[in-house]
Amino acid sequence: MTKKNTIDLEMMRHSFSHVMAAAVLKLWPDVKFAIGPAIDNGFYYDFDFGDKKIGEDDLVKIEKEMEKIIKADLKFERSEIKIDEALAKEKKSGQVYKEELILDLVKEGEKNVSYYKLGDFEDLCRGPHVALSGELPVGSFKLTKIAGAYWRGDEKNKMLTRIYGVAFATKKELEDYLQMLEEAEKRDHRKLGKELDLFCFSELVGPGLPLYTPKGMAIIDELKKHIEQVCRNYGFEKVMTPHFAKIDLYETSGHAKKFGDELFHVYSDKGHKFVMKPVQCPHQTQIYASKIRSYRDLPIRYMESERQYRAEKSGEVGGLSRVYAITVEDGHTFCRPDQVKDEIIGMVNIIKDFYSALGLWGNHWVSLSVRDYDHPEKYIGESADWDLCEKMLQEVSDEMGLKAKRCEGEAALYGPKLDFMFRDAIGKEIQIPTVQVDFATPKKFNLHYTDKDGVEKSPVMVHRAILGSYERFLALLIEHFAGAFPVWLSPVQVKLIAVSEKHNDFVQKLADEFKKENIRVELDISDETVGNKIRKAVAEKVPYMLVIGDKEASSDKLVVRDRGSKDTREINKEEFFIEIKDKIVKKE
RNA sequence: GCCGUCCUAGCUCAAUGGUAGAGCUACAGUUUUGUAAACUGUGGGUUAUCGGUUCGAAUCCGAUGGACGGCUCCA
Repeated sequence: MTKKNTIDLEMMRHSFSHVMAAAVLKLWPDVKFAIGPAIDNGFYYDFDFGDKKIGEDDLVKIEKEMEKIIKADLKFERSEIKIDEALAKEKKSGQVYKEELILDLVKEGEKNVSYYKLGDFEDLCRGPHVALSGELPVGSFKLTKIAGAYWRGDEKNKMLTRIYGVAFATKKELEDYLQMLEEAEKRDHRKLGKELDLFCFSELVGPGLPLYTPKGMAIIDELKKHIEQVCRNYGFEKVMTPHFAKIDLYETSGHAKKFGDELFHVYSDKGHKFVMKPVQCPHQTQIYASKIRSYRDLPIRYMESERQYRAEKSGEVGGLSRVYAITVEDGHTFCRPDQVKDEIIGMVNIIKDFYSALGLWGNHWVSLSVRDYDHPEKYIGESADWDLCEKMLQEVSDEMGLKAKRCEGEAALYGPKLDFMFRDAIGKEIQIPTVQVDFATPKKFNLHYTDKDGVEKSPVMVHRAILGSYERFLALLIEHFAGAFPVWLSPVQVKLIAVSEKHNDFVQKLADEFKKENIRVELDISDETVGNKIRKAVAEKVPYMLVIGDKEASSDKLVVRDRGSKDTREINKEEFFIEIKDKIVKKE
């Protein structure tokens, strides 16, 4: 798409939002208007309907009204007036949100503001808009949902009613988009998680607390083994820390303030105030602090995959992506300042190794997230350290060709970071891996090492997350692979299907042979037809399906049906073991 | 938390104010099967929960719980 088309599309979407506002005005003359911009794939407008309740049935009514306005081919008339006139005008008509917007513009030093008039609807708007409403393609937009949205995104403000729509240049593009949504729905990890029996929820256990089935755990275990192996190659060692701690720990680290009421409190009669850990890092500092460290000991690299707990707002839990307890794969290096750069490079290489195995490396981009320079109080640590960290991350980015883009205000509590973004199979953006440099935490915990010159110095902490949380990562993998996991991750790698009851014993024995080779095998010896069992195995997305009958019992040959294929192939048993094990090793 | 939508058997769904039903699953029997659904039968429900309206409620109303989408996009 050319740049011009993008602008046109945005303008068109913006114009749609005005047409919607005009339609809403016609249906509810007392409505108050807030803002109505173009967004990805469409537009929205925030309204204040007062006491009136708007439901999804009303969307159809509004759509019809919009079509009328488009067909009437009304002119978008632009006018410019003095800002104080505008203010008086909005005050008079009781449009309080517009009034507030104008007051802001006054502060910014604007002298004039522009209005766009469409029929009876006149709206404060920078524009631009299409010239005539008839230019908007009827049938290429659709109002999709009603949502509450706080005025200016602040929950202290009044909640407005936001109506979302999607809009495209042509009807075909709209249909394609809706179809894409359907495809995404088919891949939804909640749906597939249930269908493939990977995890479940229980009302009795509670929301945001997933329960993993043996199949779900098989995937998580494989991921864990893999990530730990990759990290071990770069010198990481496993540690384990408890699930809760005295709140003092997080008061020292600064996390108590940061998480506030998102902390889960633990009842205790021992006089201590305990909270469930919201992060791992402070615990690991205490392992470092448990003995005297020499400059020769550094770098020290710890990793653990443990639960951490955050009391998310109740409206924000859902599926596996937002849960109360997440299993975080977390790691930290404690090193000397002269080792930081090599550590960063090592961690970037871990990320590269891990995501290459999943076929995602190459389809990635990186941002260098730095602090919000206007609000240094949001962070811990000294300014000079921040500058140094930034410089190092920038150097690594340059030397490794990461082309990291600077993002102001996105830094962590304790330091700047490199964030890695990927695009999954259906184009959804995912951001998980991160490398963060931290001078502040070791100082807060008074960590030391004795340097060559005999002087005690603060180590630097480098944080890294590779797959983030297992929960979120599993959700992502389910959607990325649409449930058809590569062999190494498949909960069931081979399905053995008995032709008839008389083959059951042989199938059992064969299954044991697969198990001895560390291949995850499941057998189907139910009293069903072969066709029925194949159908079920296909639905389970098992990579290899083997029908076992007389032929197999009397030779070492196996007949394999590969996932995604309707054909079968013949292969020697030993060769088949080698083939599967080879795929597992190569992470295919 | 707030706004909107939703909750019927283990799963997918029907029944729109008048006797809660189907398919799959589970179980039992028959069948002994060679690559996408064998046949017959049996289970299975306080229609999420609690309360209200009504002669009568899965259906209408209210509360509670749970699920889903949204609450970042600045005239």
